[in-house]
Amino acid sequence: MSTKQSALSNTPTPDADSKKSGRAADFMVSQIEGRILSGDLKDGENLPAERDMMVQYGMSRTVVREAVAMLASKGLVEAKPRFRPVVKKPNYESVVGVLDGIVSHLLNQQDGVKNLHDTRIFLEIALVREAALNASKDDISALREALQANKDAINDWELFYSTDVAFHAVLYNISGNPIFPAVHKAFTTWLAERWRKMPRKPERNQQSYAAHEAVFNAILNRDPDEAEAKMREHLETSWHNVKFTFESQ
Amino acid sequence: MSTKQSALSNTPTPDADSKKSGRAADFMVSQIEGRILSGDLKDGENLPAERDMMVQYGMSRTVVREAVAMLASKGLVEAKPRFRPVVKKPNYESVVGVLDGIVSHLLNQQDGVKNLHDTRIFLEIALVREAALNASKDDISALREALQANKDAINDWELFYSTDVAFHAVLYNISGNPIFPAVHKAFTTWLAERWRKMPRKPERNQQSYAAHEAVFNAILNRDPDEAEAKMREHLETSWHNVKFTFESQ
DNA sequence: CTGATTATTTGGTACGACCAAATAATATTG
DNA sequence: CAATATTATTTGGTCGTACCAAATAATCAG
Repeated sequence: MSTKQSALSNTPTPDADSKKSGRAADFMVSQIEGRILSGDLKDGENLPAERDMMVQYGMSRTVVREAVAMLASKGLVEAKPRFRPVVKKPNYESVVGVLDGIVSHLLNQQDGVKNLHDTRIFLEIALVREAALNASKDDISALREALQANKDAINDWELFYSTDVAFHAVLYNISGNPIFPAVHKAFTTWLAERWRKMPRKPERNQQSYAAHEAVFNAILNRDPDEAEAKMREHLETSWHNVKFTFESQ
Repeated sequence: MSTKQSALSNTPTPDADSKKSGRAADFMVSQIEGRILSGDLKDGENLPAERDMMVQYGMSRTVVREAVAMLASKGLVEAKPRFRPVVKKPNYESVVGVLDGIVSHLLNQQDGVKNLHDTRIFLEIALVREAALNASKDDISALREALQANKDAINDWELFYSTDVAFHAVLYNISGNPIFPAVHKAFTTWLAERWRKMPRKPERNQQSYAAHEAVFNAILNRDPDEAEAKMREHLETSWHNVKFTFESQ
């Protein structure tokens, strides 16, 4: 199809098929969305160059760029500065990226960090209760391994941090619901910078590890109340440290 | 200031003040962001027309439009088809709007709705436990009123639905953490259409109300285990209905 | 073959123009 | 004069061309 359209009309493809009701960009977005979801465009693949897409879809570069921006804001493609947009099949983790912009504002509001951390405490307490009641043998093993790794890293600040995160991550995995790991990623992403700037006192690691161990033992003993209590104590201590770091700067 | 700049340079405001490092659109976004957060641009107010902003910021319409699109994708402004962009000070509820695009895809994936509903069950169980242990007198009152409203609406399908949602909403409010009501809004927004299309059997309302009453009584008796059990039963029944509606279409 | 020079590609930006729909302003008519 | 029809004006959406800057590819000089 030549589609050598004249410059008379501003509707670029009067020959076009479907009933593109609204804006041209919306139409193009839905087209590409469809091709992503149908698997025609696979994850990791990249979209054509903007100048190619404008002939493909018979639209101006303006529209193409707007469409790509919309897809990016939906998390369906990743538009890096100088490269072709990369297709990202939506998953639960992508949510974190999409939210990043607005959450950064919310965190700077009054009690922003506190609200998020309170939510984390609330969730993790519920998670350990669930774990104490329903953790499988495999879950227990995973927990035990994570705990051991945490113990071994007790003198290495960076490593301890990552094993700490990993230990908590196991709790988020137990349910098998993929939403929870994504939530965990969100918490770590948005709270990490606050944790990082905490003063590095060695006894902190000792204290954290002991708490992890206590939580683990409670789960092992199938004691949800004890697990809850230990986790609450652990996380509230953590919060006090974060808060202290904040206020004293 | 006339700023009748020549067409020689493509940098529109060489006179410009700050160190606009990256893309022009990014700079403009951060400018407006600042004015929103500082209160200079109040919530509900609308931005100038695009053609005004381009002279205000000394940038082309292309950039202005891109900046507005970026702000919209961050949930800081609401850009309706034919009107000026409306400033929206970011709050926890806006998150729902920002996520809407991607979540609709996730819900259509394998187990998408189930995962979301499982999360809801998990959260609400934790909430009723918390309520049973810590609900204040005011919380109990609010719960009682919501329960009564629910009872009164038992023969009106639409009204029952809204009072049902309202009853659960009270649970999300108890903590005082503004994140929870936002989460509740998210659940209702994304699960509502599934609920709506459920067959309208009158005995369903009876059943739901009875469950609400049981949960309320457990909270009143400060019995977290009982509250949890009743809530779990209630929500799993609800899930089975949703699932049934799905599979049989 | 290596290193320097020169296209080519590609996203970012700028203008200027036109459309379509809505609104405001004005003119026309009963 | 009021009601209606007509004509600007405003405003977001789209188009097309042109240029920049950085990166990559291709080519040429030594």
